[in-house]
Amino acid sequence: MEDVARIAKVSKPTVSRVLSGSPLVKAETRERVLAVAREQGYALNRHAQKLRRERANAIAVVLDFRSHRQGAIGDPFIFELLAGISEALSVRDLDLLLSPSGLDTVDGFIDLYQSRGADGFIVLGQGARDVLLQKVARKNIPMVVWGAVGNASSYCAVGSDNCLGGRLAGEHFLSHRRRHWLFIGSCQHEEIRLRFEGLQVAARASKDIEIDILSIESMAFSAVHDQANTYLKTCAHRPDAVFTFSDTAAMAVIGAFSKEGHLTPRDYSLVGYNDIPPAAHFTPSITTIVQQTGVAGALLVEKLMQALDGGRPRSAMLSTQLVARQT
Amino acid sequence: MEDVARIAKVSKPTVSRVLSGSPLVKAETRERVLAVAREQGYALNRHAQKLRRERANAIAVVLDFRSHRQGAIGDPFIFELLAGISEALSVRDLDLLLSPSGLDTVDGFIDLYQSRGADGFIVLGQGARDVLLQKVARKNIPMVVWGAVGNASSYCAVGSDNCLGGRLAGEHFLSHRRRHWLFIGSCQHEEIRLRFEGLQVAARASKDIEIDILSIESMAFSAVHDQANTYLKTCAHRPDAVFTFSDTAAMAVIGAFSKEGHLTPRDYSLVGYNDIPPAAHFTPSITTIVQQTGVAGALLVEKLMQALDGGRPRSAMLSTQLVARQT
DNA sequence: AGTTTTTATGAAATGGATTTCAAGAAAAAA
DNA sequence: TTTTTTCTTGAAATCCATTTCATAAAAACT
Repeated sequence: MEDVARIAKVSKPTVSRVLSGSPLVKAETRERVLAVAREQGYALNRHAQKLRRERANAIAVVLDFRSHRQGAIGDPFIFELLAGISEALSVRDLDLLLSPSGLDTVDGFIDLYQSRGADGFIVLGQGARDVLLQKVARKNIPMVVWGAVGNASSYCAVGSDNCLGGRLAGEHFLSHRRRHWLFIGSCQHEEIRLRFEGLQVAARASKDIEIDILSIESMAFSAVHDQANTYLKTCAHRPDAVFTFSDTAAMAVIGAFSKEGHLTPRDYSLVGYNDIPPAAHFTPSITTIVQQTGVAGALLVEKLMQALDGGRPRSAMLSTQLVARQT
Repeated sequence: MEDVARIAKVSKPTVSRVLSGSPLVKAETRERVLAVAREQGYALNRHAQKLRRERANAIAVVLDFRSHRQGAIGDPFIFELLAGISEALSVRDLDLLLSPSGLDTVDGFIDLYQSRGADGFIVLGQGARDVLLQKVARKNIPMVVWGAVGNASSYCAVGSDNCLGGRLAGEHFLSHRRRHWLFIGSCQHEEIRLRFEGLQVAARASKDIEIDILSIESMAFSAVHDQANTYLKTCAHRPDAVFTFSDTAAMAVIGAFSKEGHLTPRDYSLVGYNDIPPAAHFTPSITTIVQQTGVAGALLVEKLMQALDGGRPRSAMLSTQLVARQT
């Protein structure tokens, strides 16, 4: 920077001001400095800048790859979310640090934050980490979480209205006069537990509904397939309605059940989640719950910005809708 | 850091040495410093460190979200790749900067590199950006690219043997005595063009093969579905073999063709790409080409490390296999 | 013309860790 | 016991941009 200053016949501070777009510099000087900087191929050192400004200008996005690989919870949904976040951060000129290591303990968060590695955190899916996140939030670290929107959460959560999603599925079953419902998914995940809860709420509208639950540890396609198959072979009552945690899981169920001659929509109604593109064209096509993919990422970033400004953003719940496909 | 030094009754350099694990410090001193640092809740400033060390300790991963949303080229494949890269970088204690803005010009790359924002780049899918990447490579910026492994590429590329993938598909068709082949995908993408090339190579084994190509601009599910449907309605010869750029696209084709009564495997053989989990359980199940998901990310990172050490890593091609499912 | 206000610029201090170089202490060799 | 070698440690220089504070120059006002 000194070189640029010398060649342009100004001082370092002036160059700095020009480069950070300060309005305090005369237009003529600005042009000159800019020209010199360009021809000298000068790029300022980001770390010196971050050091001095005491800001990282970066947000860490925490994503548990393991639980999202092989079409787990979110199908391509998490990817869409990531795209939205990336876009929203880009606009604000913030860097996106993807899943830095060490964030499986509170100290990991504290360290990254204090060492100015990141100004804030966006956690995608609280999964089984809720306790950890509660602790992090108590340390006053700017953070927003995508996932279940709890009632008394100490951190700001943004997520779909999973309970509504469950209720919609239940109402769909009711309207088809289904009585033996099966829910497939792991209640370890709060988001999924809420969907189950919603399903139960809907069931209360009628007295003779039975709900069974098939708890799946792994979200992998083959695990769902195999467990669903085993379930059907050993259950007392074959279900006439199935609600799965994802469309991909729904596909697994279709495959697993059809092997036993249990067919949708003839023998049972099926509702998936996420409305992934093939859901509409699968044979048979899959009724599903859509989340508001588009706005999610932007909303997360917006809330985080509020937290960065010292505010305490409110949690937010995005609505969901049912897309009925089976007749 | 000064505080820690004072309390532990040592000097700043000693603290620095302890924290960066230097072996020059007496064990006893090390313990004392570590204890003080911990109890004081001290975390060193990463930017000061990066400034002094003149390294970012970060890798930028460039990903064109737009072309990968809605189940484009890679289905979940890109996600797997990302997971692998994240893992491999974590092990080496490098940060992952996801799709920083401004990387659509050579100057963007140069700026990020020179300003020490990133020590190197991993570009996922060269898409239509090949020219840009060639230019970047010429600037001696450490970079590896996932995508088509060209013959005379000036940069290090790692990718599947797409040509082999195409050949395998073709051989599958030959063994099923199919004569009217249809390739679906955009040759704008080098990777996909190579698959088409491989298909043509296989076709030469027999004299009476006709290959048609349906070039799709958008990789979106609905676009593929609609164009495939239109194609079938207007084509002179109905194809008896279809090779698509992804399994998701294959599903779209199944849907689009079945509406016109054109069914697989009865009327045509179908080969997709990537072997996504539902492919095996789709009805009908989909024959597909598998890429070596597991090693891809690690290999990319390894190559980049070589480049960072001043080497010129060789491009590498990963093998692919055909998973036959339809009878 | 003289004074006040505004605008543009620079000198020096600052943010925090690392590295070189030199020196003191301890251990080994003579 | 003296000399040489090996370990530990610290002072000072360095990485580079930003910000405060002060001054010089220009413009605006009596």
